[in-house]
Amino acid sequence: MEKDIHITETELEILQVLWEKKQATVKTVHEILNGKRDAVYTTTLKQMQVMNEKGLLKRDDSSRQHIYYPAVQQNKVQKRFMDKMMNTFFQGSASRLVLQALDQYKTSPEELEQIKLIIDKAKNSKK
Amino acid sequence: MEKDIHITETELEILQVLWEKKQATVKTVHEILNGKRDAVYTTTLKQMQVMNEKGLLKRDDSSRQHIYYPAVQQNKVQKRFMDKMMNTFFQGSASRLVLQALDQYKTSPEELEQIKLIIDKAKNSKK
DNA sequence: ACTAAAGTACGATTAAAATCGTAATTCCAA
DNA sequence: TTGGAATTACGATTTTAATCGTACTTTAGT
Repeated sequence: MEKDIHITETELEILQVLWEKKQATVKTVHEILNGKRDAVYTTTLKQMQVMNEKGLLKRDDSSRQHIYYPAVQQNKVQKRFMDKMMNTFFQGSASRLVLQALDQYKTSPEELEQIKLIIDKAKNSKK
Repeated sequence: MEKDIHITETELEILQVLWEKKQATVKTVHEILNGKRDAVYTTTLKQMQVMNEKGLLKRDDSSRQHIYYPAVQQNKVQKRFMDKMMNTFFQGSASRLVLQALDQYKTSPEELEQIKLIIDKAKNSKK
């Protein structure tokens, strides 16, 4: 399954689109990406083909417009990135990460409350 | 930080060492890195030279063994990576990030308490 | 059937990153 | 003072990623 396929920056952007939309044609992905970046259609196409070969995407090519799906779980990839982040910047300390996150992103009082609930839940499950 | 220098994976690893040690020779960095990866000495050397030119590192070459320093702040780089993470995986929601972090990393009750304190502090400063 | 359009396939090229070998330099110890 | 060990300099090569042009394929409309 997903051993240790290296995921590049642009691959991650494409995955991001597919995770959100569950599935999409090259055209759709390209249009969304083109809002931010600026690339030629066949570049996106090629990239998705490569990702398909690499095992990052699946596709249904039974009809004219191929339909692409993510073949890796967002969760798993997320974990990998989190791990790197944790090691590189936070010495594996969750509280440091949280401190940084709260500092860096404005968070509504409601959200802060919600986070406290999450923490309490974590504490209980620890017993 | 100076514009938008792209930082590659291995560059990040080298920075990581220098952030921690404040300064180091190529030899030192190489030895530490070689614990994990596996590369030839001159590769590390070259990499650090390139990083110096790119403005990621500074160095004191007044004596034989050049001494390298980080030229970018860990904080700033951290922020950039956090932003990407946030956008890619958490839709900019701090609580989702926290949820994930607590789920993914075992966190002691003491640390959880500490996080709650951080939150309260954030709440107050918001008023 | 024929053609235009909307796709996909795929190779070639460029760009960026990483690796490595070898030459040049500096310093120290004999 | 000389030779060798420890370094840095640097160019060449290899590897990986990204880009793009062009050819081929399929389909729908006429």
